Amino acid sequence: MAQRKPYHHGNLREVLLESALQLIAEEGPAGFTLRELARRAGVSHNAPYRHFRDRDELMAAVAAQGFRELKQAMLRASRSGSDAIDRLKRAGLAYIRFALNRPQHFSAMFESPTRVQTDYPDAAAASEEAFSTLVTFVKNCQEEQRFPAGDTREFAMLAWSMVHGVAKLATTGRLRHRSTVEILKFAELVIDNSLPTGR
Amino acid sequence: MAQRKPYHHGNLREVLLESALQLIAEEGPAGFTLRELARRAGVSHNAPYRHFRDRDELMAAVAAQGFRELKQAMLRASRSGSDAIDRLKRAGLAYIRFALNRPQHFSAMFESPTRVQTDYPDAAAASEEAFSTLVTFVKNCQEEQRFPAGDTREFAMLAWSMVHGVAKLATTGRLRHRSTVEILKFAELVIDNSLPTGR
DNA sequence: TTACAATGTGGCCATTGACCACATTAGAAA
DNA sequence: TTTCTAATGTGGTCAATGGCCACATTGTAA
Repeated sequence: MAQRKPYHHGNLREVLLESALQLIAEEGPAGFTLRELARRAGVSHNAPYRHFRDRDELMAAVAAQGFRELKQAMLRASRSGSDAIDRLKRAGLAYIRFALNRPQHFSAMFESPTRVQTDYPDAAAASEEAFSTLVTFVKNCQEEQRFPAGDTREFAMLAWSMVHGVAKLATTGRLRHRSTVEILKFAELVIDNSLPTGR
Repeated sequence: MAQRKPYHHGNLREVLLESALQLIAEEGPAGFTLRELARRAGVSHNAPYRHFRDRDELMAAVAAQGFRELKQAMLRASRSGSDAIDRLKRAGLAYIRFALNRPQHFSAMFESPTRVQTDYPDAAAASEEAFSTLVTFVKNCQEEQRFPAGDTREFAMLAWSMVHGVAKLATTGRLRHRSTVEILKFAELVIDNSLPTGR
């Protein structure tokens, strides 16, 4: 179950995951093939099947890793926040920054069919954990009386929708080819505009 | 250039586009193949190449058609609005309703690689037109003094990000398997929360 | 030392996208 | 009406892919 040290290659599993990211980066999520992965790792076209049941499972593993990194990025960014609202905002910006810096991961996480999420418990758990992190930030805002009371998850989904929309449009090149800095500035506008400060 | 009436089959081009939607609906955007399309249309595996240069071009055609329908849906929905803000809001809800009712189109429009958008002028134009429609709604809000003055396109992108985020999360099954009605209610919450009524 | 299970290999097959040369037929030109 | 050309559809073919098989290799534990 857990990845023990590989025997012949060294650490095929990790190398495959890394190569997958590179390939996705180079040719998009559709342009990553198991055989090309094997080629880059210098193993036969069948070796990957010892570590992943099929292509989808490898994709799910990439997505799971992405969700874990996303969670860490949000936690890290929030630490420098002055209050709950500021921490939530910084986490949101970190979400978008993650999407911009790791578009490969981001597309693997969200462009794969729905059932990949449900069929692979690891990916589903990582996804849920990332969302829970967001829920916690929102709850803190409510506890500090900066947010109206009410369904915490509902507010969290609202916040999620915001940043996800910006991230998706940005990573698919729909926000007028801008620089990362400009996009993050725009993201700040979006976040500030939708925080219920005046409610 | 323009699709004239097909000779042998009858109207292969249209049938292919329809079948593509069905296939995308059944097995996701990745599970649609030119050969399966041909099979369903009862023609040889090569016939589609007379109407589309390759798989991507067919995909782009599906996307273009989707953008046109999206535009129409927004215009239709906005008609019953009482003022500019209300019309914008109804257009936004129509956007999300479109994504929920036509997930096949929606994924074809936004899950394909960026270059598909730029390489196929028809799809790019349809996309731009849909966005322009949104810009017009925002501009009307500004003219009615319901929105602060400023960069109209910036506000339009903000509105777009909002509804796109909800639509994307909803169609990828991340908003807790809800009914369409519940999702639209949530969408209303999101939209109301971010309209700059209090600014 | 031996046995076993984890890991990697080559062979194989159906499917796919894409190209080719060739057949058919609609519709303009005669 | 007949002819001819270009649009449309067909079968053949190729390389690449995902996935399965039996078999080979090797770390590790008995």
